[in-house]
Amino acid sequence: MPPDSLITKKLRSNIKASCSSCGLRELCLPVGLDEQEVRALDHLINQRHKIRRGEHLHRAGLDFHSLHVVRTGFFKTYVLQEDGREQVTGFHMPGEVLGLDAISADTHTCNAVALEDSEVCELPFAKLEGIGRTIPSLMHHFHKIMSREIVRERGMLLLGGMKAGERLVAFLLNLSHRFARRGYSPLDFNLRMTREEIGSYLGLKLETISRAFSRLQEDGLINVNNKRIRLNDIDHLRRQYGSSSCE
Amino acid sequence: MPPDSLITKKLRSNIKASCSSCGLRELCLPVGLDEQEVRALDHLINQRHKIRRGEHLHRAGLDFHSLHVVRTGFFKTYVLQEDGREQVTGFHMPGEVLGLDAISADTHTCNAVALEDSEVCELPFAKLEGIGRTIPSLMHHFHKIMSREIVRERGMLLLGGMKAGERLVAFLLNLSHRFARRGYSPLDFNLRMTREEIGSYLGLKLETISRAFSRLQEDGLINVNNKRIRLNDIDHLRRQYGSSSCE
DNA sequence: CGAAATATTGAAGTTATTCAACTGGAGTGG
DNA sequence: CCACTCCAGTTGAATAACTTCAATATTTCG
Repeated sequence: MPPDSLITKKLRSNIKASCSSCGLRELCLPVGLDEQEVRALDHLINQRHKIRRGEHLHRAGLDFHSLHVVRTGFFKTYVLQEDGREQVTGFHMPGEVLGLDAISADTHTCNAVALEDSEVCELPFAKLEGIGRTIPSLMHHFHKIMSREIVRERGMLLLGGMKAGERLVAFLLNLSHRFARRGYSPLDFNLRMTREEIGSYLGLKLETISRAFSRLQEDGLINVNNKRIRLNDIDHLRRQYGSSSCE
Repeated sequence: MPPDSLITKKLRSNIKASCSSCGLRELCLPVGLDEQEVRALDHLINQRHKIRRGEHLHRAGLDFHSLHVVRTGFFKTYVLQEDGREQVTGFHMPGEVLGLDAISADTHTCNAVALEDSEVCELPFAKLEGIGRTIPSLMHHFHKIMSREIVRERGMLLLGGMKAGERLVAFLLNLSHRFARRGYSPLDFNLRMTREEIGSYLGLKLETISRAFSRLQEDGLINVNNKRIRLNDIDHLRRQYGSSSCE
């Protein structure tokens, strides 16, 4: 892990953000708001920050002040267990909000690290609650976002009864769906994370992930070339393995 | 499953609820509110409902209007998978809020059934958002509750790397902690759910749960007598197996 | 009391993990 | 440019863990 200790204090390249002109409007907080309301949101957003690959956005235990929305790039969240093992808790792409877990105790409960050069918009949480009071639709939408996060986490529970291959397919379908919503190909994409990180997230060992990939390729369902994945028969994948393709 | 279809429409024994005089004040929504604010909350809460053992509070797919706080009793939430398997998503005791997952799409995403005769307070969600606008501390506390739910669900992910016995211990420690907060013994309690429901929740088969119980008893760490559990050496349990004792 | 549901336990079978060897690519420095 | 190293990934064989099937015991509840 590179020495990037004080990133949270010394964030570089701070750009004034603007929701009004942001390409993520339809995926992000502003969904369903009218012009005037989006302008109010512009005042809320402090600034954008660039986070380079390998740098942390926040670490478990630090004070919580702001939520962050991924604008570009890709993040991993994880916690360190007592025994030192790293448990991955999620992967996050543009439009998704980071830090919702920290509201509960005003302290971050997980670490967030960029898996590629990324940009985030900072949302001071106190300010969000303030503006929310005057824009009910914004507050309501924020509640939906928090609720969606609860549903997302719950989705992981559903993997409980599945076998390794099924879990991996559910994971791939989930990624596929999220890429599609962002305008990328749902059939052909690059994994940003290692086999070990996938395994940690799914509760499997890296070797098991590797074998499951090989097996799916043998069966002709996908093509794997290192991090590059191609889904050859997405309908078959959907039918055969659960429906965890939802967001 | 008993025929109790229209429960949500025909809830029985509706009592006017009052937070001001409720024993759960320190566990529930009113935490940290002053007298006046709690009285405002009294207006928010529609009524209490009695739900008998085996009856459903809500079912997946139904429209969402109200959150419910467990006042007395014990609930299980679960989803039905395509293949008909029942996946348990949580167990809920007094002071805990049900329905947070439903905000996301104005539709319940899970079923909630009472595992013993229970009572819930109904919180119409639109009304909660309205009153929250005038009582910032209430709104803020509500956000903390949602966030806590996210952390709770995430906690389940941490079981990913654990073995059957460890998962079960984590589960028991979690129950123990929640009982303690409610004034019950953390060392000696009654399970309200079956081995199969525990297994479903933890991603294990009922036989595995049964064996894990037997093993823990052989080792002298707990006493099991059907649903009655006694933790003989809680420190040892805590040390040996993760720290999932948090709420 | 008797039927149905729940729980326990054993033995066999499956699946995932562990340990270990090996491959291939990215980056380094001579 | 090549040799070298490091890291990620793949694969095989042995082991451990969990599940499945099956038989039996116990509890719950009408």
